[in-house]
Amino acid sequence: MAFAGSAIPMPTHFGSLHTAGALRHYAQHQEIFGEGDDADAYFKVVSGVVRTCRFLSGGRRQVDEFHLPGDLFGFEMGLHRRLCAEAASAATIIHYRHRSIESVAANDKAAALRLFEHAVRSLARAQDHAVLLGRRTAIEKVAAFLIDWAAHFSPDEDVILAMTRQDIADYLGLTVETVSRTLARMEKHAVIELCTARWIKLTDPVALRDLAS
Amino acid sequence: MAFAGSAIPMPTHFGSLHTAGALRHYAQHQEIFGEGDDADAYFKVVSGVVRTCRFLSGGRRQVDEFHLPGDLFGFEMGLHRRLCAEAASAATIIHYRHRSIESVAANDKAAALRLFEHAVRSLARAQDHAVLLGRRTAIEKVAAFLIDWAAHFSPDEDVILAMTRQDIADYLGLTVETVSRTLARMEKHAVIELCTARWIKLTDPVALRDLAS
DNA sequence: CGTCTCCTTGATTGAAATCAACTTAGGTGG
DNA sequence: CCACCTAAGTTGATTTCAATCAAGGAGACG
Repeated sequence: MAFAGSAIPMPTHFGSLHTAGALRHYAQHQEIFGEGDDADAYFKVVSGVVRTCRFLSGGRRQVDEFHLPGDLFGFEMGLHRRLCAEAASAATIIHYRHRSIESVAANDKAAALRLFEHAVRSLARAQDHAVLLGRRTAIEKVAAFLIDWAAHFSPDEDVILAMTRQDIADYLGLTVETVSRTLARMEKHAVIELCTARWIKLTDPVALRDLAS
Repeated sequence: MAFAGSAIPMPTHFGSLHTAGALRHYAQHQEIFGEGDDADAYFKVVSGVVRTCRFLSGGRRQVDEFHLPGDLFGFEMGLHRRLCAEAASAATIIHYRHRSIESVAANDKAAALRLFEHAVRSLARAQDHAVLLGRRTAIEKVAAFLIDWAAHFSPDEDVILAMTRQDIADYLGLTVETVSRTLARMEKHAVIELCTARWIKLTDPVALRDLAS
């Protein structure tokens, strides 16, 4: 909670109405905030991966999004959290406490515009996600996910998955088994190579893109 | 296209940077704008229902949202449309031309805040939609849709569907047949009554809510 | 009255879920 | 360092829910 003597993380993005950030570390699977919690902070991923998600009856889970180092998350228009956030891997996160998003937007024009852009980008992603979930087959979903994730790596680099098969499944509206089988099928067709479970070579990116339809 | 001599529709919502609205009528299934079109206007539904949606290979379609009288739609952050819009029923719509959303937001504080709120509400809806599509069964989807739609009617009133089974199916990520069968199943269990295909009585709203899980 | 489009219902198929072992890979502590 | 333990991942057999294929029925409209 207290500021470290060394680097004090200041948010460069929304330059108003918050205290300096507090750095915290989370173990894998640890909850950052839960559905219904008070929304009095936003967050920035420093290292690791965070998932935001929702739970349904019967232990069903829908992962909304994965947040990577540099990403901001946890904005909420209302007073309460509509999603929960958990560390998908061990993660370091900066907490920026604030009053309300409205007050930030009202007082700082530049911050308001950034917030708006953030909301619009999130909306676009959520709509794309809905198409994926509603109208695509298992192989199209997995291919689309791999392409998306691979975008975080340079084209020649291999792809390292930072999340479990369960996380991928819950993001794509599938089961772990189906994700596993689909990846195996892609490997058999020489589209990818599974060096280890988390280390993937995109042997044939063009074919992969075709699979995503 | 030209202004009628009588009532000129002025937008009360985003009070800047557009000409007065032009009223237009659309036949059922008529396109209002298509994916990739220039985004130089936003719209308000006066009567009828509009669907915004996206198309995939193989004729697959995902309906993003239904827009009812009073609803605004067609905001776009970028220069181009990411979704298309079509009249789900015969519809009357006001067109408000504008330069860019950014210019609106930059010049008018109140309009910017409204736009932001609109984006955030849309985001919340899109995220809820993703959960529905990813992790719910056919009966849960249909029940959730009916509850949502019924909210536009007073509790004692019967529900009139303004869209086809195909529209509902494409909104829920199902087929027409599954929607039809699921409604039939609900009727057999005395949860709803299908007076006609489009006229539904919610016989047991509590049971319906349970079905939506 | 005939011809659309929309909707329903039945039969069958099929893709993904479920159930069930089994394997692999990390991580920890002796 | 290695042996054990657990979480994560794979693979196979089977089931199930929804899709597909197919045929009719019900309205709306010229």
